[in-house]
Amino acid sequence: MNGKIFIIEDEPSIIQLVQYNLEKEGLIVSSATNGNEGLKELKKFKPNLLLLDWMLPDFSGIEICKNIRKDTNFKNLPIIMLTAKGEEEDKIKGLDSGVDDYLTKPFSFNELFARIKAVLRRSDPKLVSDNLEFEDLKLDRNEKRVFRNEKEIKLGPTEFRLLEFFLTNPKRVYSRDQILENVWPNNINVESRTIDVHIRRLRKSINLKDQKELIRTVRSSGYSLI
Amino acid sequence: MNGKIFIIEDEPSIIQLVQYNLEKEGLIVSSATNGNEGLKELKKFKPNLLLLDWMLPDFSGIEICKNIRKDTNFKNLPIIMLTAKGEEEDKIKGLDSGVDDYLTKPFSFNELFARIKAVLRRSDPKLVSDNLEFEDLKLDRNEKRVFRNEKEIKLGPTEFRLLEFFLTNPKRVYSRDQILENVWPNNINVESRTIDVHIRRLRKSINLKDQKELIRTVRSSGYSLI
DNA sequence: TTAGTTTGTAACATTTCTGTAACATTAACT
DNA sequence: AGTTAATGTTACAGAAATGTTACAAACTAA
Repeated sequence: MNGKIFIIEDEPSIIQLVQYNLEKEGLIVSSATNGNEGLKELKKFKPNLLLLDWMLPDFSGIEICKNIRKDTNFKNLPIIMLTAKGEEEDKIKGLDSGVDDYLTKPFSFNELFARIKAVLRRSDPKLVSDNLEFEDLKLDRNEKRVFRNEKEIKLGPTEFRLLEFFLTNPKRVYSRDQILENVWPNNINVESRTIDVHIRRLRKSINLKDQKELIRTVRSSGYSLI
Repeated sequence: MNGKIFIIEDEPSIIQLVQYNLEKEGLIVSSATNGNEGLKELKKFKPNLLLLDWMLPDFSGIEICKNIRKDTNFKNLPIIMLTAKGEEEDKIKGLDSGVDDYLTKPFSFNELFARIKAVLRRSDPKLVSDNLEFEDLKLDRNEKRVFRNEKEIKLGPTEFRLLEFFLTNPKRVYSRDQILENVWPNNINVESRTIDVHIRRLRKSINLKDQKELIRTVRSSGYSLI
Protein backbone atom coordinates (compact mmCIF):
# COMPACT_ATOMS: atom_id res chain seq x y z
CA MET A 1 0.00 0.00 0.00
CA ASN A 2 1.15 3.48 -0.82
CA GLY A 3 -0.18 6.92 -0.13
CA LYS A 4 -0.66 9.42 2.66
CA ILE A 5 -3.37 9.36 5.26
CA PHE A 6 -4.39 12.16 7.55
CA ILE A 7 -6.27 11.62 10.79
CA ILE A 8 -8.35 14.15 12.69
CA GLU A 9 -9.36 12.57 15.96
CA ASP A 10 -9.21 13.83 19.52
CA GLU A 11 -8.50 10.50 21.21
CA PRO A 12 -4.69 10.14 21.15
CA SER A 13 -4.72 6.42 21.79
CA ILE A 14 -6.83 5.81 18.72
CA ILE A 15 -4.51 7.90 16.62
CA GLN A 16 -1.58 6.02 18.03
CA LEU A 17 -2.98 2.59 17.27
CA VAL A 18 -4.24 3.44 13.84
CA GLN A 19 -1.10 5.30 12.87
CA TYR A 20 1.11 2.49 14.07
CA ASN A 21 -0.75 -0.10 12.07
CA LEU A 22 -1.09 1.98 8.94
CA GLU A 23 2.60 2.77 8.92
CA LYS A 24 3.31 -0.90 9.22
CA GLU A 25 1.39 -1.29 5.98
CA GLY A 26 3.68 1.20 4.33
CA LEU A 27 1.45 4.27 4.46
CA ILE A 28 2.57 7.73 5.44
CA VAL A 29 0.47 9.07 8.29
CA SER A 30 0.00 12.43 9.94
CA SER A 31 -2.63 13.64 12.37
CA ALA A 32 -4.30 16.42 14.30
CA THR A 33 -6.44 16.35 17.43
CA ASN A 34 -8.85 19.16 16.58
CA GLY A 35 -10.56 20.70 13.61
CA ASN A 36 -8.66 23.96 13.39
CA GLU A 37 -5.26 22.42 13.48
CA GLY A 38 -6.49 19.68 11.19
CA LEU A 39 -7.62 22.01 8.42
CA LYS A 40 -4.31 23.82 8.50
CA GLU A 41 -2.15 20.70 8.45
CA LEU A 42 -4.25 19.14 5.77
CA LYS A 43 -3.15 21.73 3.24
CA LYS A 44 0.50 21.10 3.92
CA PHE A 45 0.26 17.35 4.08
CA LYS A 46 -1.89 16.72 1.00
CA PRO A 47 -3.15 13.31 1.93
CA ASN A 48 -4.77 10.77 -0.33
CA LEU A 49 -7.39 10.00 2.28
CA LEU A 50 -8.77 11.52 5.46
CA LEU A 51 -9.96 9.75 8.60
CA LEU A 52 -12.29 12.13 10.37
CA ASP A 53 -13.77 11.84 13.82
CA TRP A 54 -17.42 12.73 14.14
CA MET A 55 -17.09 14.60 17.40
CA LEU A 56 -14.21 16.99 17.85
CA PRO A 57 -13.58 19.54 20.58
CA ASP A 58 -14.04 22.54 18.31
CA PHE A 59 -16.06 21.53 15.26
CA SER A 60 -18.20 18.59 14.36
CA GLY A 61 -16.88 16.32 11.68
CA ILE A 62 -19.66 17.33 9.39
CA GLU A 63 -18.69 20.98 9.57
CA ILE A 64 -15.11 20.15 8.76
CA CYS A 65 -16.27 17.99 5.97
CA LYS A 66 -18.24 20.76 4.34
CA ASN A 67 -15.35 23.11 4.85
CA ILE A 68 -12.98 20.77 3.09
CA ARG A 69 -15.26 20.34 0.14
CA LYS A 70 -15.20 24.07 -0.48
CA ASP A 71 -11.49 23.94 -1.17
CA THR A 72 -11.07 22.93 -4.79
CA ASN A 73 -7.87 21.10 -3.94
CA PHE A 74 -9.77 18.76 -1.67
CA LYS A 75 -13.02 18.60 -3.54
CA ASN A 76 -12.42 14.92 -4.20
CA LEU A 77 -10.43 13.94 -1.13
CA PRO A 78 -11.83 10.63 0.08
CA ILE A 79 -13.08 10.83 3.64
CA ILE A 80 -13.90 8.06 6.07
CA MET A 81 -15.89 9.22 9.07
CA LEU A 82 -15.39 7.66 12.49
CA THR A 83 -18.53 7.73 14.60
CA ALA A 84 -19.14 6.55 18.12
CA LYS A 85 -21.81 4.01 18.93
CA GLY A 86 -25.31 5.37 19.19
CA GLU A 87 -24.94 7.98 16.54
CA GLU A 88 -26.61 5.68 14.07
CA GLU A 89 -29.21 8.16 12.85
CA ASP A 90 -26.53 10.62 11.94
CA LYS A 91 -25.01 8.27 9.46
CA ILE A 92 -27.20 9.41 6.65
CA LYS A 93 -26.35 13.01 7.32
CA GLY A 94 -22.72 12.06 7.25
CA LEU A 95 -22.97 10.42 3.90
CA ASP A 96 -24.96 13.30 2.52
CA SER A 97 -22.26 15.73 3.49
CA GLY A 98 -19.88 14.07 1.08
CA VAL A 99 -18.30 11.36 3.16
CA ASP A 100 -17.20 8.27 1.28
CA ASP A 101 -17.62 5.77 4.07
CA TYR A 102 -18.07 5.61 7.80
CA LEU A 103 -17.04 3.29 10.56
CA THR A 104 -18.52 2.86 14.02
CA LYS A 105 -16.24 2.77 17.05
CA PRO A 106 -15.00 0.50 18.34
CA PHE A 107 -13.66 -1.07 15.21
CA SER A 108 -10.93 -3.54 14.50
CA PHE A 109 -7.97 -2.37 12.53
CA ASN A 110 -8.70 -4.90 9.84
CA GLU A 111 -12.12 -3.42 9.28
CA LEU A 112 -10.70 0.03 9.01
CA PHE A 113 -7.97 -1.13 6.70
CA ALA A 114 -10.44 -2.89 4.46
CA ARG A 115 -12.49 0.29 4.15
CA ILE A 116 -9.43 2.35 3.41
CA LYS A 117 -8.40 -0.02 0.70
CA ALA A 118 -11.88 -0.06 -0.78
CA VAL A 119 -12.15 3.70 -0.83
CA LEU A 120 -8.65 4.21 -2.17
CA ARG A 121 -9.16 1.61 -4.82
CA ARG A 122 -12.01 3.66 -6.16
CA SER A 123 -10.32 7.03 -5.93
CA ASP A 124 -6.72 6.14 -6.69
CA PRO A 125 -6.23 2.52 -7.68
CA LYS A 126 -2.47 2.84 -8.14
CA LEU A 127 -2.05 3.21 -4.41
CA VAL A 128 -3.60 -0.10 -3.51
CA SER A 129 -0.86 -2.52 -4.14
CA ASP A 130 -2.31 -5.90 -3.35
CA ASN A 131 -2.57 -7.30 -6.79
CA LEU A 132 -1.96 -5.61 -10.04
CA GLU A 133 -4.12 -6.21 -13.05
CA PHE A 134 -4.23 -5.07 -16.62
CA GLU A 135 -6.25 -6.53 -19.42
CA ASP A 136 -5.90 -10.29 -19.02
CA LEU A 137 -2.73 -10.00 -16.97
CA LYS A 138 -2.74 -10.51 -13.23
CA LEU A 139 0.20 -10.13 -10.87
CA ASP A 140 0.03 -11.33 -7.28
CA ARG A 141 2.61 -9.60 -5.15
CA ASN A 142 2.18 -11.78 -2.09
CA GLU A 143 2.55 -15.02 -3.92
CA LYS A 144 4.85 -13.61 -6.54
CA ARG A 145 2.89 -15.07 -9.37
CA VAL A 146 1.77 -13.83 -12.74
CA PHE A 147 -1.16 -15.03 -14.77
CA ARG A 148 -2.32 -14.37 -18.26
CA ASN A 149 -5.82 -15.54 -18.92
CA GLU A 150 -5.82 -17.49 -15.66
CA LYS A 151 -2.83 -19.42 -16.89
CA GLU A 152 0.29 -19.06 -14.78
CA ILE A 153 3.42 -17.67 -16.34
CA LYS A 154 6.83 -18.24 -14.87
CA LEU A 155 9.03 -15.18 -14.76
CA GLY A 156 12.57 -14.60 -13.60
CA PRO A 157 13.18 -12.05 -10.86
CA THR A 158 14.03 -9.15 -13.14
CA GLU A 159 11.22 -9.92 -15.53
CA PHE A 160 8.87 -9.93 -12.55
CA ARG A 161 10.05 -6.58 -11.24
CA LEU A 162 9.91 -5.14 -14.72
CA LEU A 163 6.34 -6.22 -15.26
CA GLU A 164 5.42 -5.10 -11.77
CA PHE A 165 6.78 -1.68 -12.56
CA PHE A 166 4.88 -1.38 -15.80
CA LEU A 167 1.71 -2.52 -14.13
CA THR A 168 1.77 0.25 -11.55
CA ASN A 169 1.01 2.58 -14.42
CA PRO A 170 0.03 0.70 -17.49
CA LYS A 171 -0.17 2.60 -20.74
CA ARG A 172 2.33 5.11 -19.45
CA VAL A 173 5.54 5.23 -21.42
CA TYR A 174 8.71 4.88 -19.38
CA SER A 175 12.12 5.88 -20.55
CA ARG A 176 15.04 3.52 -20.14
CA ASP A 177 16.39 5.77 -17.42
CA GLN A 178 13.17 5.58 -15.47
CA ILE A 179 13.04 1.85 -15.86
CA LEU A 180 16.61 1.55 -14.69
CA GLU A 181 15.97 3.62 -11.60
CA ASN A 182 12.87 1.77 -10.59
CA VAL A 183 13.53 -1.79 -11.50
CA TRP A 184 17.19 -2.22 -10.79
CA PRO A 185 18.58 -2.29 -7.26
CA ASN A 186 20.04 1.07 -6.29
CA ASN A 187 23.42 2.22 -7.51
CA ILE A 188 23.74 -0.60 -9.97
CA ASN A 189 24.99 0.41 -13.34
CA VAL A 190 23.98 -1.53 -16.37
CA GLU A 191 24.05 -0.71 -20.03
CA SER A 192 20.89 0.86 -21.29
CA ARG A 193 20.69 -1.84 -23.96
CA THR A 194 20.38 -4.44 -21.23
CA ILE A 195 16.85 -3.23 -20.73
CA ASP A 196 15.99 -4.08 -24.30
CA VAL A 197 17.09 -7.61 -23.71
CA HIS A 198 14.96 -7.92 -20.60
CA ILE A 199 12.02 -6.46 -22.44
CA ARG A 200 12.55 -9.10 -25.06
CA ARG A 201 12.60 -11.80 -22.40
CA LEU A 202 9.49 -10.46 -20.75
CA ARG A 203 7.73 -10.30 -24.10
CA LYS A 204 8.68 -13.83 -24.87
CA SER A 205 7.32 -14.99 -21.51
CA ILE A 206 4.01 -13.19 -21.46
CA ASN A 207 3.08 -13.46 -25.11
CA LEU A 208 1.95 -17.02 -25.31
CA LYS A 209 1.44 -18.18 -28.86
CA ASP A 210 -0.51 -15.77 -30.99
CA GLN A 211 -1.72 -13.60 -28.15
CA LYS A 212 -1.83 -9.88 -28.48
CA GLU A 213 1.47 -8.09 -27.93
CA LEU A 214 1.30 -6.34 -24.56
CA ILE A 215 4.45 -4.29 -24.58
CA ARG A 216 4.64 -1.35 -26.88
CA THR A 217 7.88 0.13 -28.10
CA VAL A 218 7.87 3.88 -28.37
CA ARG A 219 10.78 4.63 -30.55
CA SER A 220 13.29 6.99 -28.99
CA SER A 221 11.20 7.22 -25.80
CA GLY A 222 10.91 3.86 -24.14
CA TYR A 223 8.32 1.21 -23.51
CA SER A 224 4.83 0.87 -22.10
CA LEU A 225 2.07 -1.61 -21.68
CA ILE A 226 -0.74 -1.33 -24.14
CA MET B 1 -10.25 -19.83 21.36
CA ASN B 2 -11.87 -20.27 24.74
CA GLY B 3 -11.28 -18.79 28.14
CA LYS B 4 -11.73 -15.62 30.13
CA ILE B 5 -9.53 -12.58 29.97
CA PHE B 6 -9.39 -9.73 32.45
CA ILE B 7 -7.99 -6.32 31.59
CA ILE B 8 -6.73 -3.72 34.04
CA GLU B 9 -5.99 -0.59 32.05
CA ASP B 10 -6.90 3.03 32.62
CA GLU B 11 -7.26 4.04 29.00
CA PRO B 12 -10.88 3.26 28.09
CA SER B 13 -10.29 3.34 24.34
CA ILE B 14 -7.67 0.62 24.62
CA ILE B 15 -9.98 -1.54 26.67
CA GLN B 16 -12.70 -0.96 24.16
CA LEU B 17 -10.61 -1.95 21.17
CA VAL B 18 -9.02 -4.96 22.81
CA GLN B 19 -12.25 -6.20 24.31
CA TYR B 20 -14.10 -5.82 21.05
CA ASN B 21 -11.53 -7.82 19.15
CA LEU B 22 -11.05 -10.50 21.78
CA GLU B 23 -14.77 -11.09 22.02
CA LYS B 24 -14.85 -11.49 18.28
CA GLU B 25 -12.40 -14.34 18.79
CA GLY B 26 -14.78 -16.01 21.19
CA LEU B 27 -13.19 -15.01 24.47
CA ILE B 28 -15.02 -13.75 27.52
CA VAL B 29 -13.70 -10.39 28.59
CA SER B 30 -14.08 -8.19 31.65
CA SER B 31 -12.13 -5.15 32.76
CA ALA B 32 -11.31 -2.53 35.36
CA THR B 33 -9.71 0.88 35.03
CA ASN B 34 -7.74 0.95 38.27
CA GLY B 35 -5.89 -1.38 40.57
CA ASN B 36 -8.26 -1.46 43.52
CA GLU B 37 -11.31 -2.25 41.51
CA GLY B 38 -9.26 -4.63 39.41
CA LEU B 39 -8.12 -6.77 42.34
CA LYS B 40 -11.67 -7.05 43.61
CA GLU B 41 -13.22 -7.96 40.28
CA LEU B 42 -10.46 -10.41 39.56
CA LYS B 43 -11.60 -12.68 42.37
CA LYS B 44 -15.14 -12.82 41.12
CA PHE B 45 -14.25 -13.17 37.47
CA LYS B 46 -11.56 -15.84 37.74
CA PRO B 47 -9.90 -15.25 34.40
CA ASN B 48 -7.49 -17.51 32.58
CA LEU B 49 -5.26 -14.62 31.74
CA LEU B 50 -4.70 -11.03 32.81
CA LEU B 51 -3.73 -8.04 30.71
CA LEU B 52 -2.16 -5.53 33.04
CA ASP B 53 -1.22 -1.95 32.34
CA TRP B 54 2.12 -0.86 33.70
CA MET B 55 0.98 2.55 34.89
CA LEU B 56 -2.30 2.82 36.71
CA PRO B 57 -3.82 5.73 38.63
CA ASP B 58 -3.51 4.07 42.02
CA PHE B 59 -0.90 1.33 41.87
CA SER B 60 1.85 0.43 39.48
CA GLY B 61 1.38 -2.76 37.54
CA ILE B 62 4.28 -4.31 39.34
CA GLU B 63 2.64 -3.79 42.74
CA ILE B 64 -0.56 -5.34 41.54
CA CYS B 65 1.37 -8.17 40.10
CA LYS B 66 3.09 -8.96 43.40
CA ASN B 67 -0.21 -8.65 45.17
CA ILE B 68 -1.83 -11.16 42.88
CA ARG B 69 0.93 -13.66 43.32
CA LYS B 70 0.33 -13.69 47.08
CA ASP B 71 -3.13 -15.09 46.53
CA THR B 72 -2.78 -18.84 46.14
CA ASN B 73 -5.72 -18.88 43.72
CA PHE B 74 -3.82 -16.69 41.32
CA LYS B 75 -0.32 -17.89 41.97
CA ASN B 76 -0.14 -19.21 38.42
CA LEU B 77 -2.41 -16.75 36.63
CA PRO B 78 -0.67 -15.83 33.40
CA ILE B 79 -0.06 -12.11 33.11
CA ILE B 80 0.82 -10.02 30.10
CA MET B 81 2.07 -6.58 30.96
CA LEU B 82 1.33 -3.58 28.77
CA THR B 83 4.04 -0.94 28.92
CA ALA B 84 4.28 2.41 27.22
CA LYS B 85 7.17 3.31 24.98
CA GLY B 86 10.32 4.42 26.74
CA GLU B 87 9.96 2.16 29.71
CA GLU B 88 12.34 -0.29 28.14
CA GLU B 89 14.68 -0.63 31.11
CA ASP B 90 11.80 -1.64 33.27
CA LYS B 91 11.12 -4.68 31.23
CA ILE B 92 13.49 -6.83 33.17
CA LYS B 93 11.92 -5.78 36.43
CA GLY B 94 8.58 -6.66 34.97
CA LEU B 95 9.68 -10.13 34.06
CA ASP B 96 11.28 -10.62 37.44
CA SER B 97 8.06 -9.81 39.15
CA GLY B 98 6.44 -12.88 37.66
CA VAL B 99 5.01 -11.54 34.44
CA ASP B 100 4.77 -14.04 31.62
CA ASP B 101 5.15 -11.63 28.76
CA TYR B 102 5.02 -7.94 28.02
CA LEU B 103 3.98 -5.80 25.08
CA THR B 104 4.96 -2.25 24.29
CA LYS B 105 2.30 0.25 23.33
CA PRO B 106 1.32 0.96 20.71
CA PHE B 107 0.73 -2.58 19.56
CA SER B 108 -1.39 -4.14 16.88
CA PHE B 109 -4.18 -6.41 17.96
CA ASN B 110 -2.61 -9.25 16.06
CA GLU B 111 0.56 -8.94 18.10
CA LEU B 112 -1.39 -8.98 21.31
CA PHE B 113 -3.46 -11.90 20.20
CA ALA B 114 -0.40 -13.88 19.23
CA ARG B 115 1.09 -13.31 22.68
CA ILE B 116 -2.10 -14.29 24.40
CA LYS B 117 -2.27 -17.49 22.43
CA ALA B 118 1.37 -18.27 23.14
CA VAL B 119 1.01 -17.69 26.86
CA LEU B 120 -2.26 -19.59 27.12
CA ARG B 121 -0.84 -22.44 25.14
CA ARG B 122 1.80 -22.89 27.81
CA SER B 123 -0.43 -22.47 30.82
CA ASP B 124 -3.64 -24.08 29.63
CA PRO B 125 -3.32 -25.74 26.23
CA LYS B 126 -6.92 -26.94 26.17
CA LEU B 127 -8.09 -23.38 25.66
CA VAL B 128 -6.10 -22.84 22.51
CA SER B 129 -7.53 -24.99 19.83
CA ASP B 130 -6.01 -23.70 16.69
CA ASN B 131 -4.69 -26.35 14.42
CA LEU B 132 -3.34 -25.46 11.07
CA GLU B 133 -4.20 -27.23 7.86
CA PHE B 134 -3.25 -26.95 4.25
CA GLU B 135 -3.91 -29.43 1.52
CA ASP B 136 -3.15 -32.82 3.01
CA LEU B 137 -1.00 -31.35 5.77
CA LYS B 138 -2.24 -31.03 9.32
CA LEU B 139 -0.34 -29.44 12.19
CA ASP B 140 -1.49 -29.83 15.78
CA ARG B 141 -0.09 -27.03 17.87
CA ASN B 142 -1.16 -28.47 21.17
CA GLU B 143 0.42 -31.82 20.71
CA LYS B 144 3.15 -30.58 18.43
CA ARG B 145 2.45 -33.16 15.81
CA VAL B 146 2.28 -33.04 12.06
CA PHE B 147 0.43 -35.29 9.67
CA ARG B 148 0.46 -35.69 5.95
CA ASN B 149 -2.39 -37.76 4.63
CA GLU B 150 -3.26 -38.90 8.15
CA LYS B 151 0.22 -40.30 8.45
CA GLU B 152 2.31 -38.76 11.19
CA ILE B 153 5.56 -37.08 10.33
CA LYS B 154 8.29 -36.50 12.85
CA LEU B 155 9.86 -33.08 12.72
CA GLY B 156 12.65 -31.47 14.68
CA PRO B 157 11.82 -28.34 16.67
CA THR B 158 13.04 -25.89 14.07
CA GLU B 159 11.40 -27.75 11.24
CA PHE B 160 8.17 -27.63 13.20
CA ARG B 161 8.32 -23.90 13.81
CA LEU B 162 9.23 -23.33 10.20
CA LEU B 163 6.27 -25.28 8.94
CA GLU B 164 4.04 -23.66 11.52
CA PHE B 165 5.08 -20.27 10.24
CA PHE B 166 4.42 -21.13 6.63
CA LEU B 167 1.05 -22.55 7.52
CA THR B 168 -0.15 -19.30 9.07
CA ASN B 169 -0.19 -17.93 5.55
CA PRO B 170 0.24 -20.64 3.02
CA LYS B 171 0.97 -19.60 -0.55
CA ARG B 172 2.45 -16.35 0.61
CA VAL B 173 6.11 -15.92 -0.19
CA TYR B 174 8.32 -15.08 2.77
CA SER B 175 11.76 -13.63 2.48
CA ARG B 176 14.63 -15.12 4.41
CA ASP B 177 14.59 -12.08 6.67
CA GLN B 178 10.94 -12.56 7.50
CA ILE B 179 11.49 -16.21 8.15
CA LEU B 180 14.41 -15.43 10.40
CA GLU B 181 12.43 -12.92 12.41
CA ASN B 182 9.49 -15.17 12.91
CA VAL B 183 10.92 -18.60 13.28
CA TRP B 184 14.09 -18.03 15.21
CA PRO B 185 14.07 -16.94 18.84
CA ASN B 186 14.52 -13.22 19.16
CA ASN B 187 17.87 -11.57 18.65
CA ILE B 188 19.51 -14.74 17.54
CA ASN B 189 21.77 -14.30 14.59
CA VAL B 190 22.15 -17.05 12.11
CA GLU B 191 23.43 -17.08 8.58
CA SER B 192 20.78 -16.58 5.98
CA ARG B 193 21.96 -19.76 4.27
CA THR B 194 21.04 -21.70 7.38
CA ILE B 195 17.44 -21.27 6.37
CA ASP B 196 18.08 -23.04 3.11
CA VAL B 197 19.38 -26.01 4.97
CA HIS B 198 16.35 -26.13 7.22
CA ILE B 199 14.10 -25.83 4.22
CA ARG B 200 15.88 -28.77 2.75
CA ARG B 201 15.37 -30.75 5.95
CA LEU B 202 11.73 -29.83 6.10
CA ARG B 203 11.26 -30.80 2.49
CA LYS B 204 12.90 -34.10 3.05
CA SER B 205 10.64 -34.78 6.00
CA ILE B 206 7.29 -33.81 4.54
CA ASN B 207 7.76 -35.05 1.02
CA LEU B 208 7.29 -38.73 1.49
CA LYS B 209 8.24 -40.69 -1.57
CA ASP B 210 6.76 -39.34 -4.79
CA GLN B 211 4.36 -36.94 -3.15
CA LYS B 212 3.88 -33.48 -4.55
CA GLU B 213 6.48 -30.94 -3.52
CA LEU B 214 4.90 -28.60 -0.99
CA ILE B 215 7.52 -25.92 -0.66
CA ARG B 216 8.09 -23.56 -3.52
CA THR B 217 11.36 -21.72 -4.02
CA VAL B 218 10.97 -18.22 -5.36
CA ARG B 219 14.35 -17.24 -6.56
CA SER B 220 15.61 -13.99 -5.07
CA SER B 221 12.51 -13.69 -2.88
CA GLY B 222 12.18 -16.63 -0.54
CA TYR B 223 9.95 -19.62 -0.03
CA SER B 224 6.28 -20.41 0.26
CA LEU B 225 3.94 -23.32 0.55
CA ILE B 226 2.22 -24.35 -2.60
C1' DT C 1 28.07 -39.66 32.09
C1' DT C 2 26.69 -41.55 27.38
C1' DA C 3 24.25 -42.11 23.28
C1' DG C 4 21.38 -40.03 20.31
C1' DT C 5 19.30 -35.58 18.30
C1' DT C 6 19.47 -31.26 16.64
C1' DT C 7 21.79 -27.18 14.88
C1' DG C 8 24.62 -23.98 12.37
C1' DT C 9 28.09 -23.54 8.99
C1' DA C 10 31.29 -24.53 5.48
C1' DA C 11 32.24 -26.56 1.21
C1' DC C 12 30.98 -28.20 -3.06
C1' DA C 13 27.34 -29.17 -6.81
C1' DT C 14 23.80 -27.66 -9.56
C1' DT C 15 20.59 -24.63 -11.45
C1' DT C 16 19.04 -20.34 -13.02
C1' DC C 17 19.75 -15.65 -14.08
C1' DT C 18 22.19 -11.64 -15.96
C1' DG C 19 24.73 -8.51 -18.69
C1' DT C 20 27.06 -7.84 -22.88
C1' DA C 21 28.54 -8.27 -27.41
C1' DA C 22 27.62 -9.21 -32.01
C1' DC C 23 24.60 -9.40 -35.66
C1' DA C 24 19.76 -8.73 -37.72
C1' DT C 25 15.92 -6.04 -38.52
C1' DT C 26 13.04 -2.07 -38.56
C1' DA C 27 11.80 2.83 -38.79
C1' DA C 28 12.75 7.49 -40.06
C1' DC C 29 14.56 10.70 -42.94
C1' DT C 30 16.72 12.60 -47.04
C1' DA D 1 16.62 3.59 -52.56
C1' DG D 2 20.21 4.53 -49.36
C1' DT D 3 21.82 6.02 -44.94
C1' DT D 4 21.61 6.18 -40.12
C1' DA D 5 19.94 5.44 -35.58
C1' DA D 6 17.11 2.71 -32.76
C1' DT D 7 15.46 -1.60 -31.52
C1' DG D 8 15.03 -6.86 -32.00
C1' DT D 9 17.28 -11.24 -31.46
C1' DT D 10 20.53 -14.68 -30.17
C1' DA D 11 24.19 -16.92 -27.85
C1' DC D 12 27.20 -17.35 -24.18
C1' DA D 13 30.29 -16.89 -20.19
C1' DG D 14 30.37 -15.52 -15.68
C1' DA D 15 27.67 -14.37 -11.65
C1' DA D 16 24.42 -15.32 -8.30
C1' DA D 17 21.11 -18.07 -5.94
C1' DT D 18 19.84 -22.35 -4.34
C1' DG D 19 20.43 -27.49 -3.47
C1' DT D 20 23.00 -30.94 -1.13
C1' DT D 21 26.09 -33.17 1.94
C1' DA D 22 29.05 -33.73 5.77
C1' DC D 23 30.66 -32.57 10.20
C1' DA D 24 31.61 -30.64 14.70
C1' DA D 25 29.51 -28.39 18.47
C1' DA D 26 25.47 -27.86 21.33
C1' DC D 27 21.84 -29.80 23.33
C1' DT D 28 18.62 -33.69 25.53
C1' DA D 29 17.05 -37.52 27.63
C1' DA D 30 18.03 -41.49 30.14
